[in-house]
Amino acid sequence: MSSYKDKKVITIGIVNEITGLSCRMIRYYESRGLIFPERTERGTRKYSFSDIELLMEIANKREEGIQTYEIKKELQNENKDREVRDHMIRGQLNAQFNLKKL
Amino acid sequence: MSSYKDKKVITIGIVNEITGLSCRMIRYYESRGLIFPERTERGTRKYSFSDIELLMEIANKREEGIQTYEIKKELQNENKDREVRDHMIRGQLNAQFNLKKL
DNA sequence: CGTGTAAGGAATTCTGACACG
DNA sequence: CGTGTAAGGAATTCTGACACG
Repeated sequence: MSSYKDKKVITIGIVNEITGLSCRMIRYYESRGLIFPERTERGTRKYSFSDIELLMEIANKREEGIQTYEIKKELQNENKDREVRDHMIRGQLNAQFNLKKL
Repeated sequence: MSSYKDKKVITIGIVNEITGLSCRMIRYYESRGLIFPERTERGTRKYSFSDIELLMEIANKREEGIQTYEIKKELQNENKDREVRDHMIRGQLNAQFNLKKL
């Protein structure tokens, strides 16, 4: 779908510039399972624009005092919601398709 | 228009990984006026996905033996073509708009 | 002209740890 | 728990130059 948005090509220094989050924080959120950067051959972390957006969301929730563990659960629920929605849309499309076949 | 595609956030090492062009070549094409990366505060070059696509085009033309100066002219013509096309489209839209006013 | 490379320095990134709270 | 920081090493990037053709 989104070819540029999800490509992991941005180093941590640039992510720090864009989000304002310290490298320490960015790496910590990774260790807590909130984000999943890729690595270059020699181990340098690479992030996508999606990761950056996610980090901004995380930063907002942290400002509200929400702990990383809670944030992780919220993110998982968001994904579940998306799956449910997609599943329903697919179900409706199939229903329409089946009606046409009648 | 394209928010991610044109954002300059990719370091030269990643561009090298993606395009296969050596850092030397990438910097040389810049010195010849074919690409225009931005810089971080301390001088590290930053490229966009558009720059990467442009570099692939340049690489193709170089393989055909076309010199950088010629490539530069071709790129400028492409931009001119685009401008002309955009101008014409705008002209047609205006013409239709004016017709409706009659 | 276009590209490789060695050179020297500066800035980046990485990990594991101590600190505070 | 979440974040800062100093530590030491490894990898990156930068520039200007010499080389070949």
